[in-house]
Amino acid sequence: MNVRLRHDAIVRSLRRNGTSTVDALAEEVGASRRTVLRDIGALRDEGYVIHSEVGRGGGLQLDPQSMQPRAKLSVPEVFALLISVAAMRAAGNLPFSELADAGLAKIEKALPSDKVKDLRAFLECLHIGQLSPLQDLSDMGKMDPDLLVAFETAFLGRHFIRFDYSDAKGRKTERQVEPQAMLILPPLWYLVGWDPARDDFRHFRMDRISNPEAVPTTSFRRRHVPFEDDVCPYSELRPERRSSHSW
Amino acid sequence: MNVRLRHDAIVRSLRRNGTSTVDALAEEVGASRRTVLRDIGALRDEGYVIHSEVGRGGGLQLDPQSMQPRAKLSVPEVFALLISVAAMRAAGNLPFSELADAGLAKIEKALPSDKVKDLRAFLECLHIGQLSPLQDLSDMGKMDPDLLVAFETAFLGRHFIRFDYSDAKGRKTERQVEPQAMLILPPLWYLVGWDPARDDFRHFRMDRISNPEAVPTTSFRRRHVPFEDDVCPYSELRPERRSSHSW
DNA sequence: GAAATGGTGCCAAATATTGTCACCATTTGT
DNA sequence: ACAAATGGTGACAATATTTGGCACCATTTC
Repeated sequence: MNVRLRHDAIVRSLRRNGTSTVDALAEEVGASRRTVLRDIGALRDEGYVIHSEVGRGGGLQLDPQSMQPRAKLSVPEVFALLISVAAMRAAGNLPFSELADAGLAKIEKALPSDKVKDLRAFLECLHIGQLSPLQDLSDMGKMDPDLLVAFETAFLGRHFIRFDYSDAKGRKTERQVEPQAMLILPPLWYLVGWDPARDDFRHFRMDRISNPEAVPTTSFRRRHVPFEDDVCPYSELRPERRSSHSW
Repeated sequence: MNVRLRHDAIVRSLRRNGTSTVDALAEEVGASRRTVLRDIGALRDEGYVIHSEVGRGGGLQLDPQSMQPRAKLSVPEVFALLISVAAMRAAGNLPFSELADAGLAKIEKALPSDKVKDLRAFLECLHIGQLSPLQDLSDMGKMDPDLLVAFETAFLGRHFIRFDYSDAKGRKTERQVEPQAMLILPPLWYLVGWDPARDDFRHFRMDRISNPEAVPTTSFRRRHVPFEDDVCPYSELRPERRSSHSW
């Protein structure tokens, strides 16, 4: 008998009978005592809560609550998780990131494939740089959620994005750019866009952008974003270029 | 690589790329052509509809409508995701963290309640500080997975943890401490422990710890860890104290 | 015809699972 | 106090499964 089938059989038996013993289960599923104990360990690792009491009258019991409904996440939620883990990865050699990847892999597997394509496309343009020094920590205003929505729409739909911008000296301009990438240098986020009017890349601190709006177009094209010192807002930080996405 | 993981990887790859070839998949998942073909057969048996065309320009294609299983994460995977998002949160005011929290809340709801308690307990002792400057970036050795396992065991089981330590000057000592917290100042991780022999807190760079081992005890007690300048390894960084866990 | 593709059968090698056995710890009934 | 019933662990050899390599076939496209 297969491992999976045996696990299923054990769970079903516990569900049916409410309680049982290792030896009884062993005979029921046609395996040895040791194997059943191993299986129970595996089931516990998977999250099943199996109470056990030793001694006469003891036995195993499956906690009914451990068979909760599985998580059903919305696409934006998955999206947010993906960004978190990608950022973790970029932030340095952090433990557990492989596990987190495995978890996300499962989540990704459960998503409709067209959404997955969207998410990946969006992440392709996320560049998470090396972490910033403490300067500017208090400078970051609250991120405008509308901007993110507008950017996501613009990026996925290959639209221009139009917004009002205040530069470091307080000068206000109106911009319309092809959104090419987002650059994250915590705690600051930048929009990297190609400005057709200036025929060049420009980067914009996202907290200085207001009234964002996606503008449908046909001429949008994806460009290679040169993350060189002249584009990077904090040239001294040498933001790491993420060349491959392992998950 | 496990069979299940490989199957997952294949499905994900097909979802992502839309189409692929046996050889490409074989290289991607690190298995032989034959194995991939067997896997594809197995997946078809499971109900996945995988179209295939032979000849130049042919390849495999996953029918998007064939299957949409829900995500079912293992407890360690959820654990890793939680840490990722907690780290994101601590790293600064990053967008999407609310969404990620919402997603995790759903995942948490789907977990058995005692596991949730474990996760929370572990996270209680995770202090993620402000991000470090670029110094020391290459200094971090590869994290020993055993150490994390030992620490998790010790923390959840309220055990001491014993290990060999080499300090900055290369002096080697053996330590036995009550694990009180983990301090993360990317890319460095620290174990903050109460040293009964010295009747004081000590912190240890986790890459300088070797031969970790959980030591059962009855006298362990949780203490309030003072994250003050004299404890924080990078006093200039003023690690942010996480006062509440919103998820 | 050559190259690229999916697909199958076979078998030895590599890997994973399983059973056996010897223990240990706890609880309960006599 | 003792025995029996229970869960649990470690080690190791036996067994089962998975995997890789190979030869080969069929179809399609250039």
